[in-house]
Amino acid sequence: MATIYDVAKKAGVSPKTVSRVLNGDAPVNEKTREAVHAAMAELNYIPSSAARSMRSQKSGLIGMITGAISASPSAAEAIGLPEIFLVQGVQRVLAENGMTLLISDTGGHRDRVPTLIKTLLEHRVEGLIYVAEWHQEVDFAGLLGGRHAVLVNCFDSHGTPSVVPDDEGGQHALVSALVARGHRRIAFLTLPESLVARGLRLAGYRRALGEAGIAYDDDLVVTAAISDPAHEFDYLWDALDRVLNLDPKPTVICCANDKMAMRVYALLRDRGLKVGEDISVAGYDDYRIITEHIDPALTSAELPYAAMGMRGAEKLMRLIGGTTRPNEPLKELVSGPLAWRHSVKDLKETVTSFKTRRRDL
Amino acid sequence: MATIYDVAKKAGVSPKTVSRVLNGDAPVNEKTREAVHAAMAELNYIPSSAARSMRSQKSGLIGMITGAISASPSAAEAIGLPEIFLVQGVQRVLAENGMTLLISDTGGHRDRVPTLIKTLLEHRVEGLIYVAEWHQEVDFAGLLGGRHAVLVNCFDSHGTPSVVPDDEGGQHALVSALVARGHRRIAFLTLPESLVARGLRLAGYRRALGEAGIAYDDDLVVTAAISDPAHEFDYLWDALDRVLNLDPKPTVICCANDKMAMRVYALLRDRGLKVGEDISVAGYDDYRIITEHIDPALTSAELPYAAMGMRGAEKLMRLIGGTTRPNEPLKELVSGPLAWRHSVKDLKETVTSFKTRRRDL
DNA sequence: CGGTGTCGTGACATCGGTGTCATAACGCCG
DNA sequence: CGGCGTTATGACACCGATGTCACGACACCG
Repeated sequence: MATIYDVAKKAGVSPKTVSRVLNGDAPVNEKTREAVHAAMAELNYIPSSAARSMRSQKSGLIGMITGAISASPSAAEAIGLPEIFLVQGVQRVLAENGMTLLISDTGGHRDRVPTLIKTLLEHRVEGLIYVAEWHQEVDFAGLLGGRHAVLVNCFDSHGTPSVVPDDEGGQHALVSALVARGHRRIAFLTLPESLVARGLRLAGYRRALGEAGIAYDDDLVVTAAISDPAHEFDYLWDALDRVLNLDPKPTVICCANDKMAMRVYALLRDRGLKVGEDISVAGYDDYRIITEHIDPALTSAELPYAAMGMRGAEKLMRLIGGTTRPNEPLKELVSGPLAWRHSVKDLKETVTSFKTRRRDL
Repeated sequence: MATIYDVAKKAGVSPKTVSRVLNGDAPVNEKTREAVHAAMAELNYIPSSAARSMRSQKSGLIGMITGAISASPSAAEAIGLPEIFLVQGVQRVLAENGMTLLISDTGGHRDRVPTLIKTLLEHRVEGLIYVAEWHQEVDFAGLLGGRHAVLVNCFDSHGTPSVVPDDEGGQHALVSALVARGHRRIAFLTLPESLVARGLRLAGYRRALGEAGIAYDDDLVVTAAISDPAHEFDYLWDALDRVLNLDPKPTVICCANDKMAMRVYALLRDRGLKVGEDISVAGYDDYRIITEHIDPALTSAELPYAAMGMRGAEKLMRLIGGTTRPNEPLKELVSGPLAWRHSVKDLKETVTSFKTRRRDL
């Protein structure tokens, strides 16, 4: 590799002058500049960021630690996938700020995190982003080596800045929209009790009902997913059966996520019920490969991964730049849009044209 | 940050001795070593890889360029997603080799690649991995700055080492398995003609038929997907209609991918056909979030993303280490397993138990 | 007991940039 | 015409590691 000395010699100037041309931090004579540029082009010169960062103490690197990329080796399909949009969001913001992303992956082993952080610190990352596989509380304070850090899709109790999805708001928006279409008996098949998202979504559900003056009915809310990915939906049939046997029946089934909704479609079909006509279904996550291609297309609340990534990266940039806004919240809630599709019937619409529906798909 | 000099001073030795303790490249007295370790721990010392790589000319970094992470900004759902497993595979191998992954993303803009490569070269990556969004031919020779590089999910005509999916083999295995279950009229709804994978899969389809002594019937093969993601499946209804009206009818529909199969499920249901009983369906990709949760579960050929990532990274490690195997192929084909599920009926089985099917789901 | 080899250690240069300071040429002001 | 500010450039040290070489202390050999 050519060095700045090679360029200097070829252009007949001092290395420092080449440096000035590179960084534009001091005036350089037009002719000199051209000579330097020519020399750089000819030698195919690319400055070494290692050398530069040694002197300037700035690496231009941001480290990201995640288990979101490598789903756990055993449960390959369990987690993962849409979280990639999160990486994308982070990447986009960093690129705009001239930063490069260093990625480390836990491979599903949380206990590797200290080692990974150490590697990132060796590269003198200017900031760290930890991304969790799902909305949860974590505890890494102390490991961070004093670096600026942001938690994404998770939070801690040590005051580390974080960015989390607005689960409460998302479920609230979804249920409110259902109510607006005339639904009043809204079943809710929830996530396992251990998950943070479950509590928040349930709160959103209750708030939406409350605002509409609908009494909360405990029978309509059933835990339908199990934490163990191998048995995730083992109780789904039973959970659905319970809410369908209620009197009065629910007119819509809110599912904890789109995968569950996909299963519910099949179970409802087995019972002779047509989704979107005899009964409505809504999901969560807006995992488009499901929601847009299933029939009928699934109404869902988007879990805003890309936006969380961007918000997290922006927050980190502000931390590093010392431009944190005066009243910037420590924990940022990120909302996602509602994707309204044909799986939910509008009970206030007088006529439903079957033909229209099918063609829209 | 503490430096090696700080540690040396605190331990009462020379920096070089600290270096020796760190790298274990020369004998150090037991007591000295302990003193150094104590000093490092106390100062929370983490060596600077920038300084180290300057001296040793080794960065310990591998650069990856991809559009697979950021699906194109417009067609958010079009590409992407499972390709993340590819990143996972790469990561895993690199971690085993003590390398760190630098990720750059095109954000869907192919013309950013030169800039991204330049950034990676500034960080003196020891090797480059280019990952394409789908199996295709590319042309980056010349941009690579003489660095070791491997193309994944793509190839070029300049002799750059590459790793690609065995599309021909995958489709061949799938169709052979169908034939083994007694299917002889096998419809094939294919990808757009422009795609490399289409030709390969078609070849695999034909080879499987040939081996079984089944004549190739042009009418059974219909292009059913369009390149424009906004209109991807606009012709699907028509394509399916054509093959279903053939005489004799096909007993199984091979779809170009799982998304298409999902659509086909709905279209078949509209026609009153029960998938897995009246007619069989197979997909491609084995995108598990679809294949395992749809009803009936979808038979599919896996597009082995994780394996491709690992193979690509391993190839790169061998290139860098100069341990390329004597007869190592320039272009490696990666095969994936067949995921056999209930969407395909076994025509050689006398009785099909409906109850069993449903419970298995 | 002198020669040779291994162990244990440090001085010093070096990797490729950039910060600091010095210097020279030039134009402008009073 | 002397003093001063600006422009343009270079000499030199330094960032934090490691490679090279040298040196002293022993142990072992003949």
